[in-house]
Amino acid sequence: MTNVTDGDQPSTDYASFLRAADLRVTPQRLAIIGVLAAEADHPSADEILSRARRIDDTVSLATVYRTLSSLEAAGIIRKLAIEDASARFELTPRREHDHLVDVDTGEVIEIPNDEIVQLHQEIARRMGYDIVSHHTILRGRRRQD
Amino acid sequence: MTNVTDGDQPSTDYASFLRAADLRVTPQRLAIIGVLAAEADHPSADEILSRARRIDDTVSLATVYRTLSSLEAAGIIRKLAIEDASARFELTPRREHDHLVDVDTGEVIEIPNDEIVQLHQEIARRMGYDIVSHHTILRGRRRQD
DNA sequence: GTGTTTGCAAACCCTTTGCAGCGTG
DNA sequence: CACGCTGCAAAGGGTTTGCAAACAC
Repeated sequence: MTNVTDGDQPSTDYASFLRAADLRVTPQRLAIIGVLAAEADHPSADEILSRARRIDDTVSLATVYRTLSSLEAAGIIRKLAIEDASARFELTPRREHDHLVDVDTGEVIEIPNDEIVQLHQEIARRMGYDIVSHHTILRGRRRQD
Repeated sequence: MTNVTDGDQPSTDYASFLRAADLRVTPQRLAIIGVLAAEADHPSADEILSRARRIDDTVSLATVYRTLSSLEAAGIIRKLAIEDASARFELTPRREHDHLVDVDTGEVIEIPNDEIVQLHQEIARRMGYDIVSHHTILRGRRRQD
């Protein structure tokens, strides 16, 4: 992973994310989306606040939570429930994936999950259910060898 | 398992769970384990408190949390992180399983997960990790058909 | 006895909300 | 200009902890 232009994000048109969610474009919200778009990691609300403040030092924690909540409702971001830790957030991924938490560092790593998804669908079908959403979290420790 | 009534049936030797965890045997703890052993559902700390109080009305919420925490550390129970809801607890299952949450009823249903486990292990190995724990939660809706 | 465990209430942490002013559309 | 959005501070909900008394062993 090198780079900036990961998928295709030409010119940081974060305002369009907000318009898509029927939200007014404010500097605070742009800063928050900017943070989520900048790195593919999975920051907590608190981490988002401190990064966003480097872009716009008027951002408050309340606005972070309110913005995250609106963006989630609009399907623009995803909220991850991590065991024994506060919620983490990521832009809704184009490619589905699950997460592996490194128990030693707390780092959240993405897992490509095509196989997992298929299996889940099959299992749900066997049980007479249609999947609404699904999420796998692995907690692991880096292998030494 | 040998014994009476439903399925499995600890003849109330809950004390051994406590000794196994190096914990003193107290009526409050017995009540709490009794609750977890009685039903195969997945109660919250609050639900555990009110059920435990029917057995021993001196149990407090603090003791519920302290006991759950000790039992979890000893591997005797498992704590489930459910999205946007408080933690749920279950006796560590002999047979591994994951969970499906019925989005309409809130019911938590167990999923036999042999295939899922295998897949997780393989995926973790590919990523250079050893799995410490893993959990899948499916959220679904009963199929009409 | 002695070190654990308990209930109570206060403390904690993360998250949400009421309010009065500010800024977007 | 109206109304949505903001920061602040206070409130919330689940979980944890300090303390002195009660208890298991």
